[in-house]
Amino acid sequence: MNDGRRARVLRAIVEDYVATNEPVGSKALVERHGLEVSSATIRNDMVALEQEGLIAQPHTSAGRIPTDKGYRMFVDRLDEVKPLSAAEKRAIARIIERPVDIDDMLDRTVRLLASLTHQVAVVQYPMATTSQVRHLELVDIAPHRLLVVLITDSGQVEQRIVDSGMPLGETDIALLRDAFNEVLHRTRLDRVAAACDTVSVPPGLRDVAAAISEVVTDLARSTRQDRLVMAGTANLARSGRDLGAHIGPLLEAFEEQVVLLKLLTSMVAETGRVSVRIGRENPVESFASTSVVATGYGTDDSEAKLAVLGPTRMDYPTTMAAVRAVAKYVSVILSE
Amino acid sequence: MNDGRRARVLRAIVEDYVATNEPVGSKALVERHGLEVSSATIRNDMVALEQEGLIAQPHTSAGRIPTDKGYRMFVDRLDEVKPLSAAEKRAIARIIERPVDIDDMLDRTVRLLASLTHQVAVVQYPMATTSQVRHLELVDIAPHRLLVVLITDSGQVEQRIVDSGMPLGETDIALLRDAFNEVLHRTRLDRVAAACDTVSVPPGLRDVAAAISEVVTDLARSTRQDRLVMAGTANLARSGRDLGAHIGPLLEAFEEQVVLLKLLTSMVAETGRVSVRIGRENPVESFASTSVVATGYGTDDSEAKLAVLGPTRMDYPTTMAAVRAVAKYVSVILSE
DNA sequence: GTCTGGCACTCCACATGTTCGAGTGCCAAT
DNA sequence: ATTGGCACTCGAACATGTGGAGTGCCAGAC
Repeated sequence: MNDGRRARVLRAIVEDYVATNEPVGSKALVERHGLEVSSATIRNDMVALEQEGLIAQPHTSAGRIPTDKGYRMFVDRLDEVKPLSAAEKRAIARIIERPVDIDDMLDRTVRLLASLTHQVAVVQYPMATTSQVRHLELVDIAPHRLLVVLITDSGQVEQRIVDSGMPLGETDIALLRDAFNEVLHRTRLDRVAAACDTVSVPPGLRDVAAAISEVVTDLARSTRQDRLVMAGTANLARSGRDLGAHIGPLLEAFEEQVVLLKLLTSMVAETGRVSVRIGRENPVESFASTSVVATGYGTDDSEAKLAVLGPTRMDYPTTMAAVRAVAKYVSVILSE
Repeated sequence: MNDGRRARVLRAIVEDYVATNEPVGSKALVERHGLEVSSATIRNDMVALEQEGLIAQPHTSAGRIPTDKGYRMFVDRLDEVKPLSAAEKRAIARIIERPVDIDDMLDRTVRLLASLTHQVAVVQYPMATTSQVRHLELVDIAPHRLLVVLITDSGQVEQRIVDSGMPLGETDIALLRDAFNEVLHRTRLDRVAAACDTVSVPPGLRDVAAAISEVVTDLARSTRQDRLVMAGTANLARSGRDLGAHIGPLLEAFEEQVVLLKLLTSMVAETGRVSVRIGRENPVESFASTSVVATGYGTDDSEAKLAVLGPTRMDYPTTMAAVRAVAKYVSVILSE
């Protein structure tokens, strides 16, 4: 009996602490949960749990709070995921359906996730690894400036300005455009670099063509995957004195999207599986009291991640359910 | 002498309060500034200033702090703008030069502004009112979905997905693309709607063409002007218990860009002139203790606004100088 | 061996003084 | 118009006391 009850005690502590944000004592625990033993017994269990490093007390003779390790155990023991309410499911479906645009869709998704969980949500732009070039457009926007626009069949549009180094006429530009489209059309993004080498243009345009090749290669490589959208930062303020002083560094990290991206990509997350990083499990110092709940989403040929960030003291079952559900819906919509 | 000194007293109060974030008393005032009178005299001036509503005391027998009206007077009396240091000027020039892209440029600008002022900075996307359509590209990304991409000669690229309602073949799409480009090429954005009406397509494609027309018109109308980039939200946390409890609503407002946009556009701001809204002068409740320092930037045919947001207790001279300087530099770069 | 009731102990949160100093308002004198 | 002086107010900081929640531990019951 012993071990089973201890697990229950840990779970109860986590749940109560998440709900009340106050250290939870042995007596309250017996009352609020259906534990059919006395508080003294619970106390004994508590010292055991404390020795295992699963819970800790902020000061002598206070209640216990879960440690990172305690949350970890709690999360690992959660096998049956709490299902969302019908109302929530309907909300998800309603909000995400009929997106105008990829941007629009991600924007809505991230807002939805933030409002469902009352936490900060981030969504990575999906990358279509197998997508192909559909069209390359060149526009002269100033005497020496060309705008290069790359359009893929997955609906991505990327642009960049390139310095042409010489004035170009309408015909020159048309010539370049045709030359590049000739070799690039239907080329997979990961083969754009090679294709660019085979482009043939008159000698006078060789320098310009080289500059364009470089930019196009770059555009094809760095398509979006390294961008993300975020919502719900206002929820940070609401989290009481929980992160309290740490809110500053966190906001900084959020602006430095690079950090977030690294964090996200470092998390194993096949689609369908929700993975969790708790507090100091995160390799970043400013996330010491922040948890990340992430999962993959998208179709086979365009995978990316989405995540929810919040205090370690977070409602993991609900958050994980929301993350999983939203990822599922978005994936369905994405495969159109 | 009387009136002149009172103005000096007000200025001193503002400066000290901004520096220390503590109510400033009569005695400290005489010491820290070269006022050649006794503290009692200052006290008399203070009651006068208080009766005019320029300063207030948080509680009886505490120092005084400026009211919104006090800040307003302070700002209005600032005629010679504090020049930036040479180092700051160099930093501005270095960071903003050689942008890769419009997005890139705005991104750098807003970060620069945030780090110069240690406040939150926002920059509105510039709208080229006189810009023209350069190219319209249609891409079929799924059986019933068309991606419409609008490229203007000012380097803007806007895209949107449209439901074609019927499957389209390569030739259909090419036909539509040519038809639209025929009428749209070199059309000014504000005349796109009219031009779309004149497009001629075979009867079978009429419905699709109508749908595309609608989307294109929409794209042309809402080009970017209604988007903005932001940086420096982490500086909010650093502002002590200044906005303190109000940080939540503020963050919310920042995410609701609509509110910010309204606020920005409601501010008079010809390029070169810096305008300031202080605390409750802002028509939005959540900005009750926030000030906005804004100005216009850009060239004749593409104007937009940039601004810095911070607590009413902000260093106005420095902030205004930074805003003005950055706007100037950006305008220069923009005109290439 | 496991659980239980009881008891002494610890420590925080809160309330209640008490003091100290900065700041004010006012007035009579200059 | 300015000044010095004085009584007064109020908040911040510190000390003190009390109540309650929580703990650890032990001896006894099952």
